Amino acid sequence: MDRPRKPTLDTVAGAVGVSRATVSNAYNRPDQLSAALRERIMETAATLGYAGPDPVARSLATRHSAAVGFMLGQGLSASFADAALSIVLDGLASTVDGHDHCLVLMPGRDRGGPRPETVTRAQADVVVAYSLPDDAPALAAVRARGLPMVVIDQPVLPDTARVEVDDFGGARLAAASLWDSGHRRFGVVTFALHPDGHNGPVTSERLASTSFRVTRDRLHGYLDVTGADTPVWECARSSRELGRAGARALLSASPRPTALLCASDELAFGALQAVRDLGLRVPADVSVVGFDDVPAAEHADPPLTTVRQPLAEKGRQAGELALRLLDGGRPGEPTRLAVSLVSRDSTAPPK
Amino acid sequence: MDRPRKPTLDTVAGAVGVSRATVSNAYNRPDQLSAALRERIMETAATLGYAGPDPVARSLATRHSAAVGFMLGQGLSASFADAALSIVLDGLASTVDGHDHCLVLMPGRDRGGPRPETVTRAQADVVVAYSLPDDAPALAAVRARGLPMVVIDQPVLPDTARVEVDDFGGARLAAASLWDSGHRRFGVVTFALHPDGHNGPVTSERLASTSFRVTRDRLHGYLDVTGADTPVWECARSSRELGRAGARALLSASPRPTALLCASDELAFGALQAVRDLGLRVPADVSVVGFDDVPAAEHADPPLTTVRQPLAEKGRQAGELALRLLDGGRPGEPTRLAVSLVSRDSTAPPK
DNA sequence: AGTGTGAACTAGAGCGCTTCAGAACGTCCA
DNA sequence: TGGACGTTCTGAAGCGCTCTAGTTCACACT
Repeated sequence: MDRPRKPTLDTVAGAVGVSRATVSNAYNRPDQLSAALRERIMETAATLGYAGPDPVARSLATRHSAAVGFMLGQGLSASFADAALSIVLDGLASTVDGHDHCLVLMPGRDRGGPRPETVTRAQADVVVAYSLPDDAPALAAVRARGLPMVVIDQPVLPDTARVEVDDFGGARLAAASLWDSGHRRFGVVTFALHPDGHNGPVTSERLASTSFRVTRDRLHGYLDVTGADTPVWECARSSRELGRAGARALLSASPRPTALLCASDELAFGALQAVRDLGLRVPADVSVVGFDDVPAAEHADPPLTTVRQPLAEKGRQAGELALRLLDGGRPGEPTRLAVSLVSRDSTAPPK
Repeated sequence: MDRPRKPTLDTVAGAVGVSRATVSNAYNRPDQLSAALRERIMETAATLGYAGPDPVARSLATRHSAAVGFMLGQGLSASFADAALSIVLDGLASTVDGHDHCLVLMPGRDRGGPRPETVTRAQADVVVAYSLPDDAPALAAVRARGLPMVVIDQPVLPDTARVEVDDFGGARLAAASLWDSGHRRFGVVTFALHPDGHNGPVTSERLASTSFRVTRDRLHGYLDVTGADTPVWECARSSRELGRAGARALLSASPRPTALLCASDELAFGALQAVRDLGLRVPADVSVVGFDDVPAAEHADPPLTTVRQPLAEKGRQAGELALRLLDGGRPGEPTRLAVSLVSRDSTAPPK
């Protein structure tokens, strides 16, 4: 019943008749020993069933774990349903993976972030945070551990690298273009202001205390143009279904809004659907704009006018920053990426 | 420039005036010391800025890393675009997170799986594999390390736990229902048979050597009913866009198929779109069925007839199995989950 | 023969923690 | 009063590896 103990560096060293250091070198610094010996070591290792230095022990000795942690603001299925997030994550993953780093996922649970215990026990030597509430306990847990951190779209935290996008400016841009083309009655469909699962109209108190920076900025960007009394509908998540419901609610007001400003493309897709549900047409009866410019925006029906942000680039930059921090680099100035308005067929002047 | 060294267990032990073992117990076995002392230790730790035992060192000492690895067959953004995968992953993540385990993601690269080096260096003490090609090098790498493994929807591997679904039976079920209602001309839209990025019609050689088990089973389930000469279109990934293109190609044949059998809901959504693109109607002109029953299937236009498989349950089961293996449990018999046909409005008898 | 040099290899001290076998010190009961 | 027992805490041996500061040796140069 007692399976044979797994071979270690020592086992191999003993079998070959060299010191442990030499075997270690065979794996990590092939230039430190003769090719012949290395060859012999590798062969012996193979016959012994030794698969290379244990990653944990190696991490302990080197004091880094070759892993970057990624903290999400929501559960995995919700996160994965979000194309924008996926693209960012993919950019990040390909950057770090190229450098032999793993990705440790910490999906959100309590209060919109991973459980602090999860963070405390995670083996990662840098963590990147994305779309967490500003006061997520997980953020504190990372600091407590003294791990370097890069945040994406998060408010400035001391001693933290950061990549960001001008959400306020982007939203303003979209709203202004609609305003300039003559629209005066707007509705706004946004994703969560707070991590409490609320769906429904937004009150001004709720608005004032928004705990997600991105939400706050996009919302204020829109409202800055359309006026603070614009009706806003909050969806707990950025999903097509929720957006559809929200848009339907907004469109049932009278007089009906002539334009719907959405905090994400996903919500906008739902809004498109809602307009159809009501037997109206986009953009003839209602204009719709999104935010993100995910790939599907271009193929929506009609193609969606939206604010483009360089999603993959955002992930890549975050990855680079993480890698730099790992090398002992300092956080430095936030990396700021440009946004732009992509006009497609979902917007037009009002009738 | 030399920042103060991070505090360790020893630092705290020294400061409180107790042995290191006691501080360790304070964290791991509170019942082993008096409440008062524990309290004192925790306080001192806090003022010293000690965030708890280092996870890596702990892992080395305990010989397990509290992490489960997850090998993906594709890159992250492709994975994340896949609702079915997301739900599975979410089920898995919540199961293992509840037991204080992290999820280490290994995104696919070469030949449809993670790079073997990634696997070799990953700190995980069990790994679960999902939708890898049957001959992925990553699979071999896991074995070489002697890590326990659970596979989802993968062929039986010796000494490996396994959760599976009756893909063949499910596909057969869907095809048979169409056949029984009178359909005789079919088209099949499938995702990858091989990890080579191919898009286009499927030749019989390609079909014969299919390297993804799931693809093979669903395809054969369909063809078992519709006949081996049914035209099959392969999409490199399970995406709406690719499905749309594939369906369009299939529908341009004459005589036109009266029913489209898709290997996933995502592909089916594209097929729905393609039918519309051609000015035809679902189900009046063309019936469409999907596979998976992702949440969006119910809200598709029209609601999609599809083969339901318990996705979240699949993830949860995989998580349980992984946890069991971690406890030294034996793989045991494969867990088999039931599938069923969900009839909605995208299918009807042919005209 | 003496010295310098570079290549090949090794000894041993950690990395920060867990854990097991005690030691020390009451308490309790016969 | 004394031993059996429980509780609380400690010492020290690892866990499997890396890495610095060597040692050894062959060879070339003076």
